[in-house]
Amino acid sequence: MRIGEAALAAGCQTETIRYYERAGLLPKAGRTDGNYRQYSASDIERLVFIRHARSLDMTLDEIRALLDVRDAPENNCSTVNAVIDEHIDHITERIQVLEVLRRQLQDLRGRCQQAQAAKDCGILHQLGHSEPASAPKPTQRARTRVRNERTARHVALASRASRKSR
Amino acid sequence: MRIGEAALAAGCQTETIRYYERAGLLPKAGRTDGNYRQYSASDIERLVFIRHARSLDMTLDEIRALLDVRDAPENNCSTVNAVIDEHIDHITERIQVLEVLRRQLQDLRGRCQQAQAAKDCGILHQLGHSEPASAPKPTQRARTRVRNERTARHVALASRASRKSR
DNA sequence: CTAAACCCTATAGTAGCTTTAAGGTCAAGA
DNA sequence: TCTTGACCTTAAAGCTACTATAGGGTTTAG
Repeated sequence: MRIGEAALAAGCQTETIRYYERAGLLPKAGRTDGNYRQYSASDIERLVFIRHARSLDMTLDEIRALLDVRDAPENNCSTVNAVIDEHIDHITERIQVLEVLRRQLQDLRGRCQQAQAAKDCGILHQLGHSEPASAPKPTQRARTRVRNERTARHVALASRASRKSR
Repeated sequence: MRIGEAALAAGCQTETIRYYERAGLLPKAGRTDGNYRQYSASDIERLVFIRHARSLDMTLDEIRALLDVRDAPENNCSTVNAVIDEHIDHITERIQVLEVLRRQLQDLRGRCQQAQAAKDCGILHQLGHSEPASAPKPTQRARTRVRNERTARHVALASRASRKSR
């Protein structure tokens, strides 16, 4: 099985597979005479495992931890539970932060009901001084997460945009 | 006011302010004889505006749009409403995706109740074949967003880690 | 024999910063 | 006066998890 077929089976791009190989999640693939990568059924299983974990939004580091356990079938799997539990916690926390954000934004939005001169816009005023809306200043931790999570959206938007242009 | 004081006033790092200047959100700062950047009260206001918007998780592009309106006080502010409304939509969508993810993860977590041999672990098995948990495969769009959002967490963890080592 | 479809490597780009390296400026204290 | 240390400067690299691009080589169908 060559890389294109493997990508199809796993629902990802060929370049992503090469990336996983470079990142050490997949072993260096065997090669044909023409230097094409070759994949066995168990290689595909490993790749599918990774993609499933990614579809649950786990990081490559978390997946590495799961793969390590998977690679040692007699060992104890308690790490697995820990990884999943922590991952659930992260997501839960993130949902809470987003809900606070949404409330703040809705409050902010309420300050300008119709199109008017910018100098009279309640939203611009509110952003200009003191705290935005009635919001308690987000903690440093929350803020960091939010800021970075947002990085996400850019990337998402960027990739959506580039998809469009394909 | 020099850059350090400005950073303190806005609750960010000095390097972040330089970054905003490079990114064109802040005008090129004036300089002292010793080539230090100098900030006026209105420069600080602009910076605070940016930071407030960022604390609401807006992108620099969205903020640029708000600043443009702010810079033309007689112009119509309807762009502002549009930016905020769209931003609220993004966040709402993201919350929904995360809630689906959380349900999937909780389902997955239920498949292994105690530490056991890795080869018997229900979580590893589930990740290994077919679809994870009972989850409908996330749409391409959702998946992209999620994957990228997660990028975020790495960054968050990274910056938390580096904070620790300071 | 050639064109299309596939594969290869290496490099750069994405958002919004943060970190690092290698310095220059300036005020206070010995 | 000299130096220590706190502050500032620029430029470049790093972070995640890819994706895209450039510039090639291989294989296979017609």
